[in-house]
Amino acid sequence: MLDLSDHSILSIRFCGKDGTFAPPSPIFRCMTRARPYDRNVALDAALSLFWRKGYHATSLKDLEVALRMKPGSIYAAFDSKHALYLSVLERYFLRTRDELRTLRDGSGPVLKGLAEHLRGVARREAHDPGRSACMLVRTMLDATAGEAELGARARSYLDAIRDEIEAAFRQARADGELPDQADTALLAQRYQSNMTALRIEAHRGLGDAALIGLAEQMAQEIEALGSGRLASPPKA
Amino acid sequence: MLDLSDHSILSIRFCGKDGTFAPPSPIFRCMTRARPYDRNVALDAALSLFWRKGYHATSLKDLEVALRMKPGSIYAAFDSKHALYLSVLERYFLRTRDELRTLRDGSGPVLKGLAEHLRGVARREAHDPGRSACMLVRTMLDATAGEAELGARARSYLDAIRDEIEAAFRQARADGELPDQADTALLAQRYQSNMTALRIEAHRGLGDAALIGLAEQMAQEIEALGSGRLASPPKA
DNA sequence: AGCTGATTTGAGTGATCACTCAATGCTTGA
DNA sequence: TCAAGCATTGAGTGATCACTCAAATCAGCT
Repeated sequence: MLDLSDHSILSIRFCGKDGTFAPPSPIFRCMTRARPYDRNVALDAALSLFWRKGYHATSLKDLEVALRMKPGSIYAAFDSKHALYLSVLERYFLRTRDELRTLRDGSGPVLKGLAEHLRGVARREAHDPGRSACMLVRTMLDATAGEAELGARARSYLDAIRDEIEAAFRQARADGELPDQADTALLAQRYQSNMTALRIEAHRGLGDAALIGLAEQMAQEIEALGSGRLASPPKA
Repeated sequence: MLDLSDHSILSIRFCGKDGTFAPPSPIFRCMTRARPYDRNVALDAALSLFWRKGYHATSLKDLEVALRMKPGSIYAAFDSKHALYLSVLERYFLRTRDELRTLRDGSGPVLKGLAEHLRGVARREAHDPGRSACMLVRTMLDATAGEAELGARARSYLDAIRDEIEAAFRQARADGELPDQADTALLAQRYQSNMTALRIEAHRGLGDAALIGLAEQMAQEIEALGSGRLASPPKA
């Protein structure tokens, strides 16, 4: 009983299989069947949206616009809003972790790299009009009892990042940048706390100079570890 | 056309006008018309709920249960979910501010009080099974563009708290606990950042010992300010 | 051209959202 | 004892939620 008699306008969209929504090109090489969207592009769009609005405040309507996909396609590709968020969160985590890994794999001294990382985040956020705190922290704070899995996932990713930071401190110690008795676990925990606080201050809208100054203070505390005197925490 | 014939049980609730839900006392002094709920009790219930679940994830249904009020009563008393949240947020802010004020008004040295405050928060959170980060921070992170007022309010409360902290540092300086050149604005900002980070770590579920250790580290940094050497931040 | 099967579509699903209001019930003053 | 007046009630409002599925679309093959 579907009556199409009054459908005078049908929507027309062109989708290149690389995910760009360009008008159709005559050169269409198709193997099995190309997807008219690119999974990575879609995930990046979802990441940006979820990061900005949070899980609860982001509706399927928002996602449809951001991903340029209809609900059916979204569900075919990502199963559910919840599953999509988990995919996005993993993507965010992997990027953050890789960014930290380059600090260890880089050529310069690791301690200096950790300090510079703090300065770099502050500088980047200072110039970003859409400042936003760490997505893992946001997810953790936002996850309710009903979405325990989200919270647990965010926590485990945060733990993995802490481990990555500790690995960097351990390498610094092995390289002789830190005294042998340096407590790398404690240093990593404090470093991560500082980074969390720094990014929340960025989200808060702290003035550029103050933000960079805060990072500078934290960075110098890291660098001071190398000079020996503060390498181990104060005694209780 | 209301048929009550099959209502064999009617709910019975007794509400003292002080908000306690005690059985009716023969001594009911009523001036104009006693409210069967106490605004403060209701606000506390809403505070607990909103703090735990966040603004978006808390539904009117949740509030009806927590406040023991029907939707009509909630709207008569608080206008809207949004307005209720603002009232609750102010309540939270005032408590936090007052707690800080007692540090200044107390008898002991202010610097020691600030350090003890960090230790106290860590100890309190360590024993609280329902650990939760600062509600102002949560609100700020949760507020979307569509609820700009919520975010702005949270930010201004955070600013007010920073001012309160700075006032404490200024008093410490006036009392001779800090050197004259101590930068109280910078100290306050860092103190608040540390507190934010500490409470997020609590929310994260950091082990009790680690949480208390983190606070101890922060507290000793504050106390070290009094010994002169670290009173001003490292030079850039 | 026409068939085939993978893919996209978008109107529609029931549930739940924040919120309303006519009706009810209780307290008070007469 | 009762009328008046207001706080409380809770079923109901339209909107929006996450999500579904039959139909349309399109590339590749014959």
